[in-house]
Formats: sequence, structure tokens, C-alpha cells
Amino acid sequence: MRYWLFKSEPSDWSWDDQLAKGAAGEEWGGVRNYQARNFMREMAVGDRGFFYHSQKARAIVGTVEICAAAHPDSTTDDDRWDCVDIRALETLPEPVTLDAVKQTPELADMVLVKNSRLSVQPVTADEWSLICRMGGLQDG
DNA sequence: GCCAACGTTGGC
DNA sequence: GCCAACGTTGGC
Repeated sequence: MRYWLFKSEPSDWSWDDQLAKGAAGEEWGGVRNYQARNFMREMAVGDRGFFYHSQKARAIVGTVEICAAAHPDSTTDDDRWDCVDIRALETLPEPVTLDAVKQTPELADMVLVKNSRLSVQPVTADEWSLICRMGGLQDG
């Protein structure tokens, strides 16, 4: 299983919006960046991901599961763009802020820190378990 | 609200 | 195919 991170502006699509979709999940449409799209094409059903609030919130707030592999993005007719579907799994009891990530040496190489503009990105297994613990989850 | 970083576009 | 101009993202 692989691990990922999905970024969203809460004013656009928030964790609450994602939670409201429940087990059915929701298409992660609207991504118009090749790197991000390529990562989504690599995702498999059952992979896990973090849900990150950008802009004012700047924190990892929950975990999600990939519930549909990459398929054409329904928000456009342009066939260059694919996306996956994700569903909310757990809310982090304690959100892990960008500040906290930056202050943790083991997380200094995270794409979140290194390439802050990439909206869909891979997370290593070590990063995953550490952030889960920091957020108050036993495990992913 | 500003601005740096980065990705994309389009002229040559 | 290069690169300048432009637009967008996201941290501060």
C-alpha cells in the first residue's frame, strides 16, 4: 500500500465537505497539473492519504482512502486530465500543522515542505506513521 | 494582501 | 526547442 497527501483550500472543499460525502467518497477533480495527475494515475484502490488544509488553516486534518482508481475528470472535457475518488476515513484528534511538520526533523524532506505548491503528492511509510502518531491516531 | 516559486503558454 | 511573459498557488 502506498501513501499520499491531498491538498485543498478549505473555502473551496473542506474536510467537513469530504466527511459529508461519507463512504461513497468524492471525485478529486479539478487538478490541472501534470505531476499531480501522474501521481493520481499511480494510485491504487485501498491506498491511504492525508487530507491537508492549505491557505489559512495549514494543517493535516484527516485520513482518506482511495476508493476509485484514476478515471477521466468529469469537471472537464479535456481528456488529458484524470483523477481518483477518495473517501474520508478518520479525523485526526489533533491536527498536525505545517509548523509542526517543519519543526520535526524526520519530516523535513516531505514534499509538503520541499514543494509547497504541489497539490497531490506522495508520502513515505515512515512519514505516514509518524504523522498519524503526532495527530493522535494509533496508526493509519 | 504581498510576493516568491513554479508551471504553462506562445512567439520566435 | 528555447525562453520570456504570464498566471496561479500558497506561505507569510
